[in-house]
Formats: sequence, C-alpha cells, structure tokens
Amino acid sequence: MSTIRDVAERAHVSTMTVSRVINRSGYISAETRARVEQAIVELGYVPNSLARSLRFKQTKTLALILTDITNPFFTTVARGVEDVASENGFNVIFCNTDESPVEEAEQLNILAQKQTDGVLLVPARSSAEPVEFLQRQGVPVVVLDRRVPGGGVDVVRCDSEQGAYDLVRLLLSLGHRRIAVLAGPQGVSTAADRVAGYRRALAEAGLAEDPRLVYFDEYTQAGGQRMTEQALAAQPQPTALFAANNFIAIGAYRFMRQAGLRVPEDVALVAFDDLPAAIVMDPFLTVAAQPAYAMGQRATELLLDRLAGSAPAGHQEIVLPIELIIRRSSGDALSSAAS
Amino acid sequence: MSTIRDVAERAHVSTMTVSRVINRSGYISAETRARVEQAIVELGYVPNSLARSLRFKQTKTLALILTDITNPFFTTVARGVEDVASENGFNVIFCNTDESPVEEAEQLNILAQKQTDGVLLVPARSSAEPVEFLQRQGVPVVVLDRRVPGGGVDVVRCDSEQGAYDLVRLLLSLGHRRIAVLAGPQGVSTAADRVAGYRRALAEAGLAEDPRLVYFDEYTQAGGQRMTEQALAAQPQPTALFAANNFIAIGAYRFMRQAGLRVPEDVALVAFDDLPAAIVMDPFLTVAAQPAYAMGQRATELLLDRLAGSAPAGHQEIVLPIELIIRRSSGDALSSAAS
DNA sequence: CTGTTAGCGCGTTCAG
DNA sequence: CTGAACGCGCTAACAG
Repeated sequence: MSTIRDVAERAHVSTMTVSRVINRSGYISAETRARVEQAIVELGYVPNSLARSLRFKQTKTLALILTDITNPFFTTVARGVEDVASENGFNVIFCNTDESPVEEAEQLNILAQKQTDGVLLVPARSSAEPVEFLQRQGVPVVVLDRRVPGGGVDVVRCDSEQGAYDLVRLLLSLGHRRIAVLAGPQGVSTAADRVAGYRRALAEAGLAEDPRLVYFDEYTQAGGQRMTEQALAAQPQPTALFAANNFIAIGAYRFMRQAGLRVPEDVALVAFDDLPAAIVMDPFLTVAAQPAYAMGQRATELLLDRLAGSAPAGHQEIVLPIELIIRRSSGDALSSAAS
Repeated sequence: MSTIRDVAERAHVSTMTVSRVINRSGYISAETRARVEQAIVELGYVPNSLARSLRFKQTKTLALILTDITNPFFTTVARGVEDVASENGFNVIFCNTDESPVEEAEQLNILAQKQTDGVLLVPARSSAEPVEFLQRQGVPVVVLDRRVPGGGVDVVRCDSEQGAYDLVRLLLSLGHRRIAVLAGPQGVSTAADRVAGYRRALAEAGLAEDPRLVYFDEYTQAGGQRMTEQALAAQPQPTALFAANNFIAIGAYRFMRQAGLRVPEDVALVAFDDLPAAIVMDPFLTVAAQPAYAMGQRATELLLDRLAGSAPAGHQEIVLPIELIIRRSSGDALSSAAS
C-alpha cells in the first residue's frame, strides 16, 4: 500500500508531479515522466480514489436498491444497470430490501453516508419518503419499475395498467367471464396498477367485479399459492387466473398442479413478467413481458445524464412498452358451454 | 450537504464534540448531547463516511466479481453474499466479467483504487494472476466456485469432479455406454474438473474414452447448442448427454427439441447446477445441485473473518457438498437392446 | 516544466 | 467534560 508520496520520493520529485503524470494534466518532461512511471510500477502503486473522491465529491459509484435480486426480472434489470454503469466508469452497489421500508431506509442512510453519486430505486412501498430523503441529501435518484406519489422525480417504468388490461382482454376474448387477479402488496404501485387494468378490462366488457376474485398478497411463490387456494374456492370457480408477477404465477401453477388441476385445460393462467429464455426449458406462460434489461439501461443512462447535468430540466417519466407474449397457458377459446 | 462543522457551529461546540456524540465515544454532558443531536436533525446532517474511511482505511465495502449475474446460480450466490455482508454492515459492489480476464483485470484495478475492503472472486480463468494482484495490493480475497493454481488463497467451492462422477455413474447405472460431456471453457477449473469426473467414472466402468464425445465451449446456451449438434453427429450416436452447467443444459435441450429428439426417451440429459424452484414451473432436469446460497454465505463469512483477523492462519479451502437430484430427464434404465 | 501551500471531512492525539 | 491542531491521500491554485 504505497502512497503518492512514496512514489514521489522514489522518483525524486514532488507529489504534485506524480499526480500530474497519473492524470495527464499539465506539462511534464518526458524524462521525469519516465522516472515517475518506473517508480509507479516498481512500487505497484495504485492511487487511492477515496482521497480523490473526498476532494471531488464524486465516488463514481451508484447504488441499485431493489426488493430481491433473486427475481429474474430484477436480475435482468441489474445486468442492464451494471453494463451501462461500467461502460461509463461507474461501479454499482446493490441492496435487497425484501419489500421492507425499514430495510430500505437503513440502506439509503448508509448509501448517503458513503456519498454514492446516485441511486436507482425500486421503492418498497408507494411512499414519497425515501425519494425525499435522498433529495434532501442531494443524491440524484431515478425510480425504477414503480411509481411514487408526489412525482418530483425521474421514473423509468412500464405501463402496468395497460399490460394488465391487455392480458385480461385476451382472456375475455377467449370467452372467460370469471377471472381472478392475484396481485402483489396493496401498497406497491405495480400491484395497484395491475388490478386497475384488470378492472378497466372487466368494466369495458360490462362485467361486474366480484370481490372474491381479487386478491392482494406478497409478490412471492408462497403468496401465489395462498391466493390461488382462496380464488379457486370461490363459487362458481374462476376459469382463468391473472398473476401479477412471475413468482405469483409459479406459485399458482404449483398449487393447481398439486390440486390436480390442469393448465390451461381446467384453468387458464396468464401473468406479468416473463422468465428469461435462458433459464426456461419450455416457455409455457402467456405473459405481459417488461423489457427488464432496457429498463435498467435507460434508468442508468438517465441517472448518469443527471449527474453530468446533461439531462433536460424538469423530471422525466419514461414509460417503456410491454410486449404481450401469447403461449400455451392461456389456452384456446372456451367452448360456450364452459362459460 | 452539511458537514460536521456546520453542526458544531449550530450547536456552539467544537467539531470534536459532535464527533463524540455521533460515535458515542468519551463523556458528554447530557445537555450538550441534546443540543448537538438537535442540530443534527435540524440540518439533516449525515456523516461523510469517505473522510472516515480515509482515516481508518476501512470502507465497509466488499466486491463480488462474477461472470454473469444473470445466471441463476450466481444470482443465488450473490444473494447469499449480500445477506451476510449487510448483516455485518458491509455493502457489496458487483461486477460482471463475462468470463473475460481483461474485464476482470480492469475491474480489479478499479476496486483496488476504491479501497474495497475485500473481494469475492469467481475467476474468469484458471490463472494465479488476479489473486496475486489483489494480494500485492493487500486486499483480502476469497475465491468462489472455482479453483486457481498456486493455492495460497482461501477458496469456497464444491467438488465438481465428484459431482460429475456421480452424475455419470448414474447414467452408467441406467445402462448408458455412450455418454457425451458438454463442458465449459477449457481454462476454467470447473469445466476441467467436471470432465475429469466424467473420465473417472468412465474409466472405472472399463469404458474407453471417445474424443468425439468430449466438448469444450462457452458456459452459455449457444455453447450448449453447438456442442449438442456436434455430439449428436457422432456415430454411433450418444444415448446420454452430460451438460456441465445449467445454460449448456438449456441449450442442449432446445437443440434436441428442435431436432425432434425427445428427452429422455431418445437421449437422456443430466446437468450441473439446479435452477431455483422459484423460477421453474416444472422441475425436470436431473442435476448435481450446488448449494449456491450457502456458498455465497460461507465465502462472505470467511472473508469477514479474515478482515477481523479472526480466521485461522493459513488458507482455507471449504468444499461444500453437492446434492444429486434425480428427476425425469435422466430417464429410466435402458433396455439392453438400446445399448 | 516543477514545487509549495492549502484544504476536502473526519477523528485522534494532547491540552485545558 | 471540551477544544485545537494535525494528518489520512490527493490535487487546484499559485508561485518559481
């Protein structure tokens, strides 16, 4: 662990000269430069960017706060973030909140202390608090995937309401009339939006909403299992299920298989969030697929633009298109007898 | 962005006093403490941990270098790492190398500059260089998942050779005699070890090795497809395939499906690395499953112990057990006519 | 072309 | 119980 001073002594110059060699700033005679460079390699000197950051108030580090890196949707987002960040010389710290606002607040506090240049935030709850905290600290934020109240902040997300609407419309067009929605936590915007899209599609079709067909739980496999059990207990039984994310869909599928129900023959199933082709042997689910990688990219680009001061004034809300991918789980059109 | 000085002025004390209330060090009268604490909240003061790190030479930040966070195996490892790290007050920077030693070297250099307290490294290639670089810089390293030559370093991994051996033994016990192995890059230890395990099983069964049944390519879906195409062109055709990781297995499966071959009826398939239950609707592959989450945990615990100076002297090599999970893709015992 | 001075924000001496 | 001074490693000004 040699410092710039060690290098300076060894090369018989001042630390400033070494600094100039490293940063290619100012004029240096070829001879001194050579001497300094030699000293650097001999000592295996690596500049301490902490000291540099302290001066410049720039750490070249971003943070990505999400609920669970284990969810393939977020994994892909993270990859998009990291790719853009590293292209631009930034590192990224990642944190899992597990949807807990408490965890989130703690992480945010630490990141502020560490002088993270910017934060990409998937808010645990639909609350203005975390964003405001960051803004008070002067840390630029881009909100990812979810909406937050207030709106004085950059957001990159998809149109969950529309995606849900499309998915439910598809089911309606296949003849389904009793469709249950298995959503995430009430307080999360995507869950609320997806239920809203479901409702719009139903209303448009002139169908009354049945409260026994609307469920909120966690965005997890276990949540999906619980909601499916309840939904299928409703009489008359729903003929189709709309899972508000990939994990819920897996839980639903598992539960039905265990209950001896076939998908889509007995109950159709559609979901939000595709599973990457690379980790699926047999794509089966009909889904509203969000461009996860692009979301990560765009959000990071926007954040970096903000840091560089090159982003347009005011706050941006970038809404990326959702792709409806129809596969087998939604089944064929229902025979009229079944409806 | 207020500093400790702002707080001091506002509370009419010196910066030292503020420092003391923040760190609960030394004696402070209850009254002064209250005044300082009030100033802190009024200003929304957050200590700058950069300055602190500069003094203490401790950033409370680790780095996780892996090939691709998008691979569910590594995603799970990452989650294990982050959980242990954050429990202990550390953050984690993650970097993807895409198996490129060049990317890896660049990342390592940056991380050394950033004074990362420790590095968890999945080496891109079986080379001592990256580890030695880090050690020269005085940055503790734990190597994850793969072996590196030299050995003067802590390692947390699984026994790839044994796992491969078990998998191939299973195929042999089912009557297979022509088994192809589709491995990762030659220079990666896990690929080499898995081929070694394959060879041992074959040798033990008194079977000669056929070079047309041994392939090395990338640990990707595309690599899997390419190798499968080649392997299946061998005459007589192999009756079983051993894919050295999950992505290769997917590629193999895809290729066979496209070629109109059924798994396991026409060709059996076994693989290394399970896909997490949470992202698989229908577990199908017979696999040698590595405890990915535990690997991340153990490696991080070991690294933190090293940082605390509480790890035993010398270098540890922790080898975690592999679980053989037999599912449908390995098929039933071959009828003797088929062999 | 090169060196000196000063300061980024903090915490640990060592005095009061 | 509290404060002043110094230095962690680095670099922008300003000499020379």
